[in-house]
Amino acid sequence: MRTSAVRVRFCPSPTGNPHVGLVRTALFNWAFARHHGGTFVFRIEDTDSARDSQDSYEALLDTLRWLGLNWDEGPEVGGPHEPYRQSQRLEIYHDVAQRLLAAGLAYESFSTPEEVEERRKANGQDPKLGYDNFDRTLTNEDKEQFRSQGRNPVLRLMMPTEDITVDDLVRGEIRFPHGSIPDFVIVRGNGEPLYTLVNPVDDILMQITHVLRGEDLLSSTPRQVAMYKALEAIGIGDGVQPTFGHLPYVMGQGNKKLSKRDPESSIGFYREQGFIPEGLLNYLSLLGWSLSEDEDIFSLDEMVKAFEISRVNANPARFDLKKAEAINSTHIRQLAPADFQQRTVDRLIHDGILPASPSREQDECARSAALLIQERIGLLSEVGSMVGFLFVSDAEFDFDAGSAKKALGEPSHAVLDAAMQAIEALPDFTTASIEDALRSVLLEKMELKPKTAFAPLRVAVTGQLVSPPLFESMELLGRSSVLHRISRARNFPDQ
RNA sequence: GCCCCCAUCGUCUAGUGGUCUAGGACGCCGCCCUUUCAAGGCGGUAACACGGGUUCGAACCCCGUUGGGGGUACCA
Repeated sequence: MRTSAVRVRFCPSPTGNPHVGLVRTALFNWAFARHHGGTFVFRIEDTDSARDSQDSYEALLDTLRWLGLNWDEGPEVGGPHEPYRQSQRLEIYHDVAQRLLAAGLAYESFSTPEEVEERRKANGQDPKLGYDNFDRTLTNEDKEQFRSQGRNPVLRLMMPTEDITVDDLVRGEIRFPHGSIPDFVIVRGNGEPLYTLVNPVDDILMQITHVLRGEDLLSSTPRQVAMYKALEAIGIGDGVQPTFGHLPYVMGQGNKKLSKRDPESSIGFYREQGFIPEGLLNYLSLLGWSLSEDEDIFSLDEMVKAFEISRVNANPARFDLKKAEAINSTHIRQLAPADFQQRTVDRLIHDGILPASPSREQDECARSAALLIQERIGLLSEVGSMVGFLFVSDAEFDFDAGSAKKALGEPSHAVLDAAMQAIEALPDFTTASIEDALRSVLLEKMELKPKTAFAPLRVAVTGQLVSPPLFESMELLGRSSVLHRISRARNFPDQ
């Protein structure tokens, strides 16, 4: 019995965009490894040349790095079981397959899917029953016959005759009756190994102790266990099998599984939306797990400390964008101001609002503005619309149509005129002096309600009804721009 | 068809036989605050799928029903 520490793996196949279910799985594996002081192995299961892509591979690494889910062994990091891309381990699988064949645990199968279906129908059975183990009893003559027809056999593993039970960390004992699962393909006709072979082989070779994966793989578990036994029989591994834990599905809206094709299933979508890793990870951790009775907001460190696989839920979870955003906004607020300032600048550059190398003035202005909006946004994508007015010339500046319609026009003229006069007369142009002057003129002298007084000014200066605090915004913008924009607002809609 | 998984507020969940007339969060609704249709504060709405057992006692244990999901690939 091996007594070594926990070794878990995250082993996606590089097809398409990394999606939220995948990342949740990565997170739980990572947290489990960290909690137990174990090893987090990252392995790429790229044995389907028709579907795998380099882009997807790179997106996978990029996503994990962005989230901070660092791996101890894997691509670009290395480790004692290199290589970690299965496409580079083909000789290993070929060798194992040959040994299984030689040991009589696997056999060559020439049946086409069509032939299997025919036989099922001919026997009055439902073709959905799948493969019928027909080729188990093929004689050498039969095989020669097929070969002479130019057929290339697949390799199938023989399923054992007894029931297979799995003690699942999340679901308890699960029993699969014998005979309910046909012999399955482990090597394609063209010689390429399949997941059914390479996944268990690598788990054994890499001495994985715990397999934490999505519920979608639950039904392939008995095949996996059968493979472990076969591998043990031919002397691969030390006879210790990994323990399974099947994590619940992450569903989309309604009752459907979050499909890879839905844009909102892609992690890239959330990143682009302006989720920060802290917030997204916190939300994802809540899909099937919880820290305590009444805490929803916590750090990765806190999660690692508390993460117990036995406390993972078995029931599927729906991804709720609203809650995800709410949690993200809390994390944004918890960021140290300097940290948030940097992320604001980065985001403005990313959005093309600031140039790749902002001037000193732009940088300082953005950092000042950041302090005004940290508590007002839930997503980084809102940064641009909140402070964009500061980085556009007066000529290019424009009013948001809806906001202008509501706040500008005839009734606002008196306010705008009075404000302009007051601002022009100011000896110095600071938040405090602006506020004093405007309040005294608009609220006290003209006896306007704050809303009536400040809404037009807000739209005039920032272009929108929702903005950073007004007086601070004015100071940041500078007097001449403020006056220019108010006068344009005064002439709205004829600018 | 067969096999497997799942079942607490709209959603994510707490709850592992009595402290549950079921707790928290998001959402939603209302009120307050206010320079903003933002943020913040306060309050409210809302759930143990159903039926049988077991037990002095069941959201918690067992069985069944219903409902949902997955598998039954030369995908992973």
